[in-house]
Amino acid sequence: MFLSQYTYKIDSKGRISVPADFRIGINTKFFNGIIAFRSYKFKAIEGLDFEKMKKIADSLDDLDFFSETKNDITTSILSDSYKLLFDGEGRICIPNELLKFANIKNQATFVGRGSSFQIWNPILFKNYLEKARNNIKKKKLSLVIKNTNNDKK
Amino acid sequence: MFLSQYTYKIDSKGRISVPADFRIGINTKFFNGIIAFRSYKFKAIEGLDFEKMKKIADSLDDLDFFSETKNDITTSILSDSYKLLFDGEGRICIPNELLKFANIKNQATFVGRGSSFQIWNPILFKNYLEKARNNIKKKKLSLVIKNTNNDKK
DNA sequence: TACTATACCATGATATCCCATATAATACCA
DNA sequence: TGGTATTATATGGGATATCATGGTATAGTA
Repeated sequence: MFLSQYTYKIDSKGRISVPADFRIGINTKFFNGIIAFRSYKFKAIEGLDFEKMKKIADSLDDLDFFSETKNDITTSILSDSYKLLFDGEGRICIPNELLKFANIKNQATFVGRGSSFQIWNPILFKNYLEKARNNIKKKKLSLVIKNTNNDKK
Repeated sequence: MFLSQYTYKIDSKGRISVPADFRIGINTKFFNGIIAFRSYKFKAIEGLDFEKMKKIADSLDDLDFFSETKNDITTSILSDSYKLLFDGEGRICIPNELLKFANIKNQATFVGRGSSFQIWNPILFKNYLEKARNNIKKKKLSLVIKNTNNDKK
C-alpha cells in the first residue's frame, strides 16, 4: 500500500530514488521497476506496479472490442506508458516527455494513493493538496470514509 | 478496542511509546505498527490499524482513472497518512508534519475511541474533553449514552 | 571517437535495532 | 491483610543498518 509523500532530488543524470517504502510494495519478480504514464486529471505522472498495469490491461480487454472508448483508452494508456527500471540503488530515470508534462525539474514528490502513486512537481502538489483538503471539509466527506469502512465489515 | 487516555513523553529522538494496551489490539501480522493521519475535525492525529486503513484504501480504489469524485479524498487521506513502525519496545516516531499540525511538542496523549484512537496535545485534549462533557450536560445526552451502551451489552 | 546508458562503489545523515534502568503494576506468600 | 518478589512497561542511550545521493567505471552505440 502506497502512502505518504516523499520529495526527492533529480540528479545531474536524471535519476531519482523511488521511496524505499514504495519499493517494498512493488513485486519485482517479473519486472524490476515501475510503469509510468501521464495523469488524465492532473499535471502529474501516474505510477504503477507492473501487476496493477496488467490488471488495467485485462480490464480493457473486457470492454467491447469495437467501442470507441476502448480504442481511446487503450491507445492513450498502453501506448503512452513507460517501463522504468530500477538501478542498483532503487532509482529510476523519468523520460523528458513526462517531466515536461508534469513540469518537473530538480525535485519531484512521490504521492501515495493506496494501490498506485503519482509523481508531482512539489509546489504544484502542495497547492493541490491544500485545495483537496478544503474540498473535503466543505463537502463533509469524512462521513463517506466512515460509511465505506462499515460497508466492508 | 481502544479505551482510556495515556499521556507519554516524546524523547530526544522523537520516539513515543504506544500504550501497551493499544498494542494488544493491533494486528501485527503483516505490518508491525500503526497508520497515522491528520484529523479532519480536530487539531489531532488519527491512529488506525493497518488493516482498517487498507479497507479504506480499497474502498477508494478502482481501476477507473477517470473518476472525478474520489480524487480529492484519495489524495488528502492517503498522501497524508504515514506508516509508523514499532521499534522493539513498542515505540513509534511521529513525523514532524503531524506533530506541527496537532501542536504536539514534548508530550502527547493517546485517546481511545473504540475502533480507532487519536493522539493529542495533552492540554488541548483536556480542554476539548471539558467542553465535550459540558455539551453533554447541556443537551442532557447522558441518557442517550446509557441506553446505547446497554444495547451493546 | 564521442556520447549515452547502465552497473558499481562511496558517504553522510537518518532511522532502526539492541541493551540498560527505573518505576509501576501484578503476583505470590506468609 | 501486609509485605516482598516478580513481571511488565515507559524511557534513555550507544551501536548498527538503511537509504538518498553523488561519483566513477564499464559497456554499448552511432
